[in-house]
Amino acid sequence: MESKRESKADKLAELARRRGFFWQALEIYGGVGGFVSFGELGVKLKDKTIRLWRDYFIHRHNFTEVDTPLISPYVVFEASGHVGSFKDPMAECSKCHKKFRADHLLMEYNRQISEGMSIEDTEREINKGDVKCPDCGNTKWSVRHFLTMFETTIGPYSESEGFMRPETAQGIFTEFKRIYEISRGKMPLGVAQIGKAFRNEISPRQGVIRLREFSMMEIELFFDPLNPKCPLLNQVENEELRILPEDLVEKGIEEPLIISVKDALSKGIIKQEWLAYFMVLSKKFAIKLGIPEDKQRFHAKLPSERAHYSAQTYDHEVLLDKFGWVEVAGHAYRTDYDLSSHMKKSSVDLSVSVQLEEPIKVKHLKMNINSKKIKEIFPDKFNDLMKRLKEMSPEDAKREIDNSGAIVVEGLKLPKEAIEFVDVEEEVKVRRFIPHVVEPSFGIERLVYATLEHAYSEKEDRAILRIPPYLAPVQAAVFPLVSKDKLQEKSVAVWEDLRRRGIDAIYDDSGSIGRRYARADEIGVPFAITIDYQTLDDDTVTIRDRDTWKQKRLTIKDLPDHLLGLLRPSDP
RNA sequence: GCGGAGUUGGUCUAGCCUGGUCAGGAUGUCAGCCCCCCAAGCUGAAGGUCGCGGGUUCAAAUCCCGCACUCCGCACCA
Repeated sequence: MESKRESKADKLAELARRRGFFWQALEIYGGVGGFVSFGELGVKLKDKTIRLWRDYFIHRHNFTEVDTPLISPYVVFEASGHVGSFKDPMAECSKCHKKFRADHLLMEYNRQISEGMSIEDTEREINKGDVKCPDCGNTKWSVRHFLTMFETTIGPYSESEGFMRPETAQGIFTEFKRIYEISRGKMPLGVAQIGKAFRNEISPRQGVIRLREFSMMEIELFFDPLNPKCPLLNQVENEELRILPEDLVEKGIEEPLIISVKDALSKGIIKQEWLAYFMVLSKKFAIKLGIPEDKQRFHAKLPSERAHYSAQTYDHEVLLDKFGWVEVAGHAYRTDYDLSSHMKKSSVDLSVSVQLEEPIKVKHLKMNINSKKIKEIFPDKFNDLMKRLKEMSPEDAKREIDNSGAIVVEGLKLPKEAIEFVDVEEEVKVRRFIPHVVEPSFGIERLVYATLEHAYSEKEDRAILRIPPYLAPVQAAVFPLVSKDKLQEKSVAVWEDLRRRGIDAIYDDSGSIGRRYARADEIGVPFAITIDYQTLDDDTVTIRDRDTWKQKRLTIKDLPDHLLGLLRPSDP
């Protein structure tokens, strides 16, 4: 086979372009890197992938789904930490024009760098003469920020700086308060979002694998850090995962550990039950897309390569022909990082409360303020004093009085008789906390690509996309065996009947029957229905299987239900 | 961003070195014939500002320059 010279990825890219799955966008302007357009088949495949994901990740858990803005103001990404960590100082060598991370260079020379160091300071620091260009040895640098978020402005006079979101997650965090309320205080609470995200990649090669504008499916699973158990874990604890934990990654080992969820949790390889649960679901979902288990693995991110918000992250990777192991999903334990950050920035309380099973008694100190006395001593200042006293913590007040026999408020000295301290025991029925978050996050285009690549096969020198029937963009094709003798008329009637039953069916009578089968195979149509001369006699048709090429004969009446049965995904 | 290679109908490609015939072929598409169960055959048709812009020349797909994009390395990838 001489055609083997061309890689599967190349042939698939050509097929995708020619038949209209997807192609590089803006071709009439020479194309712009990192942007693709989807044609009809791509749109359908994407749509069905999303539908399957919704079933796997949202509906079966009764999670909720939102759709939040793609653009948010500066402050959101300042709070989330993206402005800091997406804005890297790039140092450019003045001689060979190679670019490096300025902070990484300085670190190599053991120079002090501070978190929010300005461009000017960084430039001064790196130009002190000893920092050499790793490539040409030059010591003169110019430093600029490279921002991987797309910047924009908001408002008719560009009043406010904004960003295109680099992940959908922040929208869930900024809207958390209301979502939580709408969900009637449910905890754990799963919130999903499906939509576009934007990253201004430096060099977005690898076609659809690395895009500047792409689609994500994310869930933020909020839970009580004191009750971190995943109630669904028993369903998956005996499942095995192929994991590359941190210690193996550090040693550069590529062969994953095959370990049960139960063991991975007890050995601390996976730190959070929900994280483990979603990893299993993620694996099953990918299998459902047609990606075999041994072409999948979970790759731990080392602390240095983890996102700024993450306490533990596993990349769900699949093995692709040309690109090697590619991340299709990220499973991150984000703790309460995001909610806490937004809480601080916005000054809005984003904590939630739970009813305690049993009220607990909590002892604390209470101030009984003798208001009569205070009014007597400072009648003019009474209101101010009362206000200030109520803001004080009883412990601090008592300490001051115990030490000095009096307390100074608003510059006025109140005698100890003004306040009485009592120990009270109170029943507490609620506990407040900031929810922790586990986040599974999927890249749709990468999943679609991985699906196509694993579906791609060749038989007798023709391409066949063995896309699982429930994902196939076109589910059935109806052909008249020959284009005459009323066979066309009959075929059109069958086609219309299938469409009415909600089946994605096409009709084709152009060229020979073999050509039509080939055309259908190439876009992954799982079933082809052929109307022949026998149909005119007994109302039966043949149904031909894409993968086996075997044919079966059944009546037109039974056809729609039979097809619908074949098109339903079997359970997990 | 850097270095190297490339970009020709929908797709794949010849031609470029050594400027000059209507830019050739294959495949696909469409129409007709054929009536056939796995891209069969025959006839015909449509489809190309040779990536974009500029230059050299009487003449540029072909030579030169700039840009965009693609691929391979390097760097980057929260």
